[in-house]
Amino acid sequence: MATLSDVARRAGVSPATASRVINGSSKPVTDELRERVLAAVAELQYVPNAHAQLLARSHRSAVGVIVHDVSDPYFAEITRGLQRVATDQGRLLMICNSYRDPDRELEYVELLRGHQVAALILAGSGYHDEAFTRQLNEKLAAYEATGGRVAVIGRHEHSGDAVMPDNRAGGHLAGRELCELGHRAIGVVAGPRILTTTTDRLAGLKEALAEQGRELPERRIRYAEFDRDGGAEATARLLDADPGLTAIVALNDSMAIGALATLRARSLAVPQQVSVVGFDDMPIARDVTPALTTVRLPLVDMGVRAMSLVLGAEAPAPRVEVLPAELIRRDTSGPAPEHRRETAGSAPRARRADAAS
Amino acid sequence: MATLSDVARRAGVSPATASRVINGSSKPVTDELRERVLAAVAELQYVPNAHAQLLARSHRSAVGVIVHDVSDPYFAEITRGLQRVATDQGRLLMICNSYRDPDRELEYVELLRGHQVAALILAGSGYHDEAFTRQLNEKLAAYEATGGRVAVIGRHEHSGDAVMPDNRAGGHLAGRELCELGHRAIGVVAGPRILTTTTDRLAGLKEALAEQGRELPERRIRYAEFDRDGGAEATARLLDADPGLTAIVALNDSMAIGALATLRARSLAVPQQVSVVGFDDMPIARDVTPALTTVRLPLVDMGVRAMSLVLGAEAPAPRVEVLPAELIRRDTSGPAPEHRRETAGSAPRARRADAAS
DNA sequence: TCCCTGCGGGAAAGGGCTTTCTCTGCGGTA
DNA sequence: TACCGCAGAGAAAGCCCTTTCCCGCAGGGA
Repeated sequence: MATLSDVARRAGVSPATASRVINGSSKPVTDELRERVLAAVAELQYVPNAHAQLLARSHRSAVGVIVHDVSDPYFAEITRGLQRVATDQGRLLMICNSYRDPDRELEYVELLRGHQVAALILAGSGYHDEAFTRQLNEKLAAYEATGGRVAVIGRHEHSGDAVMPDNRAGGHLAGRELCELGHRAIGVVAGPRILTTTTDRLAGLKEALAEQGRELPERRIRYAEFDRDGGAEATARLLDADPGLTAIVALNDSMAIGALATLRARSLAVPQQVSVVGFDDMPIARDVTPALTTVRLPLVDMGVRAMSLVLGAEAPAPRVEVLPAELIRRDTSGPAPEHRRETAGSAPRARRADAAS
Repeated sequence: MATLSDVARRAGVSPATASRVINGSSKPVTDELRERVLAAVAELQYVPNAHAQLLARSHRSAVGVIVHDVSDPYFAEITRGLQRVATDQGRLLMICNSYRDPDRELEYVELLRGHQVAALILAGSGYHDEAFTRQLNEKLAAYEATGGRVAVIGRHEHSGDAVMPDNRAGGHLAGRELCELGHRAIGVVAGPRILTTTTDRLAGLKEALAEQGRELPERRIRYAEFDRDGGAEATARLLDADPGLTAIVALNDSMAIGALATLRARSLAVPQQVSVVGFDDMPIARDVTPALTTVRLPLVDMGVRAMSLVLGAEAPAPRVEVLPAELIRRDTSGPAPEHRRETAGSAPRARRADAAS
């Protein structure tokens, strides 16, 4: 690989001058030398060694991001928001997938710290795991002590800046909607128990039911992986145990899609026999058939805000931005079967018009 | 940030010894010193500066990857394959999204070169753009001249190692299937004209029709963005121009999903009135309703092979691995309406059993 | 007793770049 | 004419590590 001094030698100047030309330094260089340097760069196909540059400038610019999985639409949307702000500010993003493995998360904090990132953003559910949380906080604190900025998205455990989707309120919305539609036998397809997102959404749901004087027994909840197959499997278990269910809440849209697959395989009509409500409103939700009723979270905005927090001015006190959830009614939810008669006279709810572009 | 010499000082050893302990060097260090160093590391929360390390070891290990968009399922799957091999070999991946912008692609080649990656993988369609292709090849050649390894996935333009999905054969499969089902009025929802993937798939399709003595007139093709909204929009234009279409081939699954949305919005029954065939077989294809008939590409395997090529032994001649496409029959394709009568007696094709987990 | 060997440790030389500091030579002022 | 100031270029000091080379010392063989 050609180095800066190769370029300098070829241009007949000192490395200092070459560096100044290449980086557009404020220090003036005569046009003649400038051209000689640029010519040498082109001839040698010179590209500066990024590591050497990063080492020499003490200036840290990149931002580290740890998510569960960028290819999961939930994180893809968040990442889109992060990118937008980062690109505007000329920051490079280093994105790491933890695949929901706490140890890997810890490793990535170190890795990114080692790469001298200016800030660190952790997105995705926290864990009910004291030991892990303590370890993570120690690492983050150490990082912050050296001037690093940290923000989390959707995690309680960190004491600094945070962007929090209102999972609990979202769960509440889903619960209330189904209650109002007359559902009494509601099953829940939940993500892993150890995730705070699962328990938060579940708590809101329980709260909504409690307000109607009902409760959500543990046998009506099935925990599985937060993905399509987990949803399909949990739904099957739920139906096996309790064939009389008239509604299913899936704690994210991927699971909801799995739930729909299982219902279809069992020839249960949605929403006539069983209603389904998802969570997150990922883009595909409007394209499944029937289109998925779900709780929308402002995912892109969450990313935008987190990045803004971390790149903006430092605040004296930690800032927590809570972003509201919103119920999106589509076609997988309807009145409970025993209520169908009463409501049959009224026109079916119009389908949302977003199916065609 | 604590540095290695801070650690050394605190442990009362030289930086050399500290380095040896931290990196598990083969050179022996007495247990006493080793412990002192490890204690100092823990106390100072020391993390080595990755840039300094990378600079000091001349050894290059990371691999650079340029894709159009990791969150697009097509690339997500490929990336999964890349990751698998890379992780096995302890390589770090640097993944960059070009968002189908040729200039950005060029920039990323430089960026990754600057980051001293050991190899470079470009995935995703090439462009019909001489100037760009030449520039890209120059940059890649310069990189290879300094010992870098390069492989491309699904691109013709590069002369080195390549993994090529058989797009043409895939297009042929889709065309033949529809012909055999009796379709004559076939419309195509195509991606951008400038992408070689679009023209390859289209060429196969035309070839299949030609074998039946038919042709695919340009008015039956609509070019749009390679995503859901592009598919919805192109389908609408296609139907407006030619309401008698009985089949639509979408050149990727995202577009197919958009096509289904438009058909649904226009109350055209799939597959009774219009058949739809997609391309790629992304995971969601089996979960839309009706489940999508599509041409499967071995995406994960493509990633695995590309990474293996690039990390394996260097070959004297460029290797090109062509991976076959396969038709996956699901529920969006059926006999053309005018043929329905003839085939009505036969049992409907069984649905694939993959809907439930 | 002397020399050689080998082990454990440190000194120091990079690795490629940025940036401060220093130097030269010129034009302008007193 | 002597001096000052400044523009433009280079020398050199880092940035933080890794790794080679070298040194001192203890043990073993002659």
